[in-house]
Amino acid sequence: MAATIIEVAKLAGVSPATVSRAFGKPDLLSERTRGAVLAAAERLGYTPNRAAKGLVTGKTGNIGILLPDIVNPFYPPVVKGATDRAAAADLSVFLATTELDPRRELTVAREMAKQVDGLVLCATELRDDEVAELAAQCAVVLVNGEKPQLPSVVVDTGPGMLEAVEHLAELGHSRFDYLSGPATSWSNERRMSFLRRQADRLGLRVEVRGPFSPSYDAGTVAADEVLASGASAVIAFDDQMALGVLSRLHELGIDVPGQVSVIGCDDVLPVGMARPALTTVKAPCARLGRAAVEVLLGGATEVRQQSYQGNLVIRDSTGPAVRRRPRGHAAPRPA
Amino acid sequence: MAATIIEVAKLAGVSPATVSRAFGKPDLLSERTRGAVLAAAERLGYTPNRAAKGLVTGKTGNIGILLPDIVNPFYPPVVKGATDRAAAADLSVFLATTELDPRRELTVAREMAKQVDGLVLCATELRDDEVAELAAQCAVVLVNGEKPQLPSVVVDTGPGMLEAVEHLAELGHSRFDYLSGPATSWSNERRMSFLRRQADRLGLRVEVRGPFSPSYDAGTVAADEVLASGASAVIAFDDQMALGVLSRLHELGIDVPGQVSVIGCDDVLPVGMARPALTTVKAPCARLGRAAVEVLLGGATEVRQQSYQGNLVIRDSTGPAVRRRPRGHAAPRPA
DNA sequence: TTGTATGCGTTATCAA
DNA sequence: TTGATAACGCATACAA
Repeated sequence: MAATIIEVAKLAGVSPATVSRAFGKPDLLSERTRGAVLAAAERLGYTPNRAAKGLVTGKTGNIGILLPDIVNPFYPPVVKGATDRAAAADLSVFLATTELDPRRELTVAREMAKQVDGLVLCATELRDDEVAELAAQCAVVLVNGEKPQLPSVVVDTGPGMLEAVEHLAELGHSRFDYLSGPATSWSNERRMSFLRRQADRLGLRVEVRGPFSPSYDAGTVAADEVLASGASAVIAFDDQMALGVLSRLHELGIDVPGQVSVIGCDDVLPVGMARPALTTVKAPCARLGRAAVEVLLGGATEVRQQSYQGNLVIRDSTGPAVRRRPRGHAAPRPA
Repeated sequence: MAATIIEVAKLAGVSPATVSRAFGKPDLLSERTRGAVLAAAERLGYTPNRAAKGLVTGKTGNIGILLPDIVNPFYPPVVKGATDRAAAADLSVFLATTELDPRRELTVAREMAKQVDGLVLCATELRDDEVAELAAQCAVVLVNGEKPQLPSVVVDTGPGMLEAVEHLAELGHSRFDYLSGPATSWSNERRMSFLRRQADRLGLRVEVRGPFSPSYDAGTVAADEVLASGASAVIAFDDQMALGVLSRLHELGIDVPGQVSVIGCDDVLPVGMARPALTTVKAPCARLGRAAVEVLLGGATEVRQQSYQGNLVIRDSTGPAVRRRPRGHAAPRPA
């Protein structure tokens, strides 16, 4: 159906090799022949077949992006950043999701690795050796992850988390809960350790609850735990969870931020529309995707890790601390 | 780097053709040789090269999905539906976005068409002849679109819109505004004509404003127009716009639904968290994606159009009508 | 049931 | 500056 290099060659009165050069190495051709070839190609609607080209060159012109769940609002901006950058470099992009199943992730990743020049692994749950196996087949870059010998692009939650804890301290909170994301999550791990360090430094007490799945529903469940714990503030792994918390607290008639302060993470949903508008730590998602592809383009050998800083966006879900007592306890708790 | 059919053949002591058959047509082989081949392949970490296979079979094992903007929350569920179904059929999926640029859409679509067996075109702005050109190269299915001779999968906004208008009528509204989406949008066109018909039938008056881009920001602008028009209710093209409207009205101190009722479309964001919770017409996005891929798998020749029905989800942003006067007018308007 | 030979569309090597 | 030819990794028609 589609025209091949041969038909174009025939029409232009040149050899197939010349047609190939007209597209691949135009400077090697005289202006005249190049013009003739391009005209013939145009008439036939010819464009090079990438698969065939890839077979001989060893480069596919494709990259792959593998992520846990495209419905998680964190990822669409990442994908956008990646596809935009890829398109600019004339790369096609494969997208696949792991559906949070590590076994499936390996299968899919292996399959992809054979068809692409580079692979973007987001929040991977693969083991070091599994990722190494993939890296032997094609360039690999990690997004929000870290593996020996491999380049990665991450959001640096440090500064944002610091701001968040300082914000709570200024509001007079002496302790808060952290709602943990998936246990296997590198981001969660980092966030947690940062939070602990900063809380220590500022003399606050943190308690970690969870792990929870990063979802609205998990947030509604977590809210009850927070209430029972008696914490006057809570930081959630992501905005979806934070929204769930808000929803449950509202349902229970708990005033936010009057009785409990809530902080989310990512600022990727229109959380300003929440009731109340959600204070959150913004993540530069689109940059992540763009940078990841750039690492792939650059051969992935220079910088080991690139990080992009998030920052606290203060809205209406955080306010001055009040002394509360845990739910279900009759006696007030000593401070 | 990666093992080929030849090396496996050597190791297994068979011909390359036999190795090929072990993967493609296992029943043609004796159990013994098949086992030997598979074992050898396993040892070498061999899996068939899809590009090479595609070159000879004419089937790539890939499908492509082309959509305006992955950050528009309508699309991630569609993509999820599509990738899930594709994965089940052992297809890889290319993703590309048009960034709402019709010229770019054609380029990208052409590029994709060469590398895939089937193409899912979402809300395409391509002309009939351009899509026909693509359809000559590979199977094509439209999502939320309609072209001569081509299969399509759409959300049937009819019933939902009917419910919405009935809902407004019951609440005593005698007129409402519709905030139009992009002028080129097939969905918008359908929605608008349905709304007009139902409004006529129920004796309400509609006024169409816009077109607007399907975004939060556009909604904030549109809100002022609605206010100036004096309508007591407004239906927005999508939830993002509706949230923008809500935000602007809140900023202006206009009570929703006390003074103005607001209805969105899609129910894809956690709009229940909006202030107030948004009444909206739910769209079955994930089904759309799944069905689209299924059409591609089925050869795309049976049913011309498949539609999935949305329905109204009533929350808190709609309420009884009050008589208002347009902003900036001194005199009350006659009913 | 298995092996041999050919071709898919392209680029790269070498010669002209 | 251009052409002929050999791969690239695989599936298939045909032969055995």
